[in-house]
Amino acid sequence: MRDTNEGAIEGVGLSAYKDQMDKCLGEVSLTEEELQAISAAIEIRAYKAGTILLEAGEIATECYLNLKGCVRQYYFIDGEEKTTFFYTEDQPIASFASATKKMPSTHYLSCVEDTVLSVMSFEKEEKLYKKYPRFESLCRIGVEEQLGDYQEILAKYITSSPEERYLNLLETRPDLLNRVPQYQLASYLGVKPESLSRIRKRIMLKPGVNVKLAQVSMT
Amino acid sequence: MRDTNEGAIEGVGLSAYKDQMDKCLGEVSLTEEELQAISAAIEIRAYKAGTILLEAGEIATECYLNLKGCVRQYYFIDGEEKTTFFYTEDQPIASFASATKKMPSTHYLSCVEDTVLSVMSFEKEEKLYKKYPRFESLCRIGVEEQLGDYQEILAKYITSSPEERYLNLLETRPDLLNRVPQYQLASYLGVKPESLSRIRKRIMLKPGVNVKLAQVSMT
DNA sequence: ATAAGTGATTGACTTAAGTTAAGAAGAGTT
DNA sequence: AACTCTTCTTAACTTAAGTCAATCACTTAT
Repeated sequence: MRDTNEGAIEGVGLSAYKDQMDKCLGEVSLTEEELQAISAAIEIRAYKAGTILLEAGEIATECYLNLKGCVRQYYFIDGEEKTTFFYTEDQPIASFASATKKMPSTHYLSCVEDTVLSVMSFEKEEKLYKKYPRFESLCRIGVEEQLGDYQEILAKYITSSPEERYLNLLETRPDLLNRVPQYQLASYLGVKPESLSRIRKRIMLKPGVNVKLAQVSMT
Repeated sequence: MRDTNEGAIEGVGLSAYKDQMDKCLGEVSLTEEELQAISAAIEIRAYKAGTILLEAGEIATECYLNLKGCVRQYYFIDGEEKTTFFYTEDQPIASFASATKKMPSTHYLSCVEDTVLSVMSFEKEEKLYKKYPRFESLCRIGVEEQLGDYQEILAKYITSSPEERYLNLLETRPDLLNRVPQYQLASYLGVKPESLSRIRKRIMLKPGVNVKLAQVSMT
């Protein structure tokens, strides 16, 4: 379950990286040479649905940018998989707790769908930082933005009920509902599958509450 | 409610920063000049309990390192304060979602106790980055570690029940129980104060479950 | 010393989530 | 088409959290 379907995809990764970089403020722009060097360090890989990218116990050595598909982060607790994140198109994937401290990862990463990722090893990334400080600036900004996102996601999670979390998902990531099995979504929302089923029913029955959106989820 | 009790504390901030830096791997070490420049950009401020550091609606312009005391992050939702984080000694405090996007903050930061912070403006920080790339390396590593921490915290929160979260708090941050009012802790654990009260009772009554720790919380 | 205010606990009751078990719906196979 | 496997739903029941209201404990103010 760890094969790499190298496809006829090339250059895609770099342009996605450039888009990503452009988002990190116009301040930092890279030269041809820098882009070349980064491009050389990036590998584009295609994975089949079900492929495991990282296992609990391993040390994370690579970071990814999701070009196409869906990657699920989960823990294995008391004999159960507990899903804690879904990474879809344009989202960076990096298990920093493991990578920065060289500690074994506590979670798994696996592909929910056939997935295409842009891959860079942390090792190569470090080398690039030394050679091209502007690349490090860019990544520093990117990581700061990610940290901001995570702070907000955590706060949103703490301050809302399972039902509110589901409604929030409907608004912010409606695509997930048609890409991911519902029992994994339930776990992600912090409830059992049976409860999510009831939440969905409850919402459908409610008077005005966004029937349109609720329909989407029933497709 | 926004006064600054400048104290006779000086130099404390820098040494704390140095400790913080030392933790960011021995790889990057700074010269005298760099330390001087950083020191010049840092301000040590003492705040009285209750002081608000950042209000919802404001754009965050400063980041902090907690030298002494406790800062609470909270949202104001449906007429209620919802606590989402407590920052204590040696923890960095930065509202990146607001700072990096120059967007109004959605949360408040306020001092639960009399608090001493090392303060740097994001503006000065950016200038230092340009002059001293090694300082940026150091901060990049620091932010990556923080991101790793947040990823783990979020996952832990998603995968545990209120009772488990409370037990986890007992193990990882027992100090908070004696520093912070219980209704704020309840909010932080995602439950109402009455529920936390019942959780505590339940734990006390349970056979073997860490009676010693439970006692601490009863002090 | 008393009164007022805040925070924590308790009780009675409601609502929502967990549990267990049984079916229904769908996709894929042979 | 019949079968299998997985996912989702439903039902009945248990447990925990929300709600509302009263009380208790403690601190602070007058």
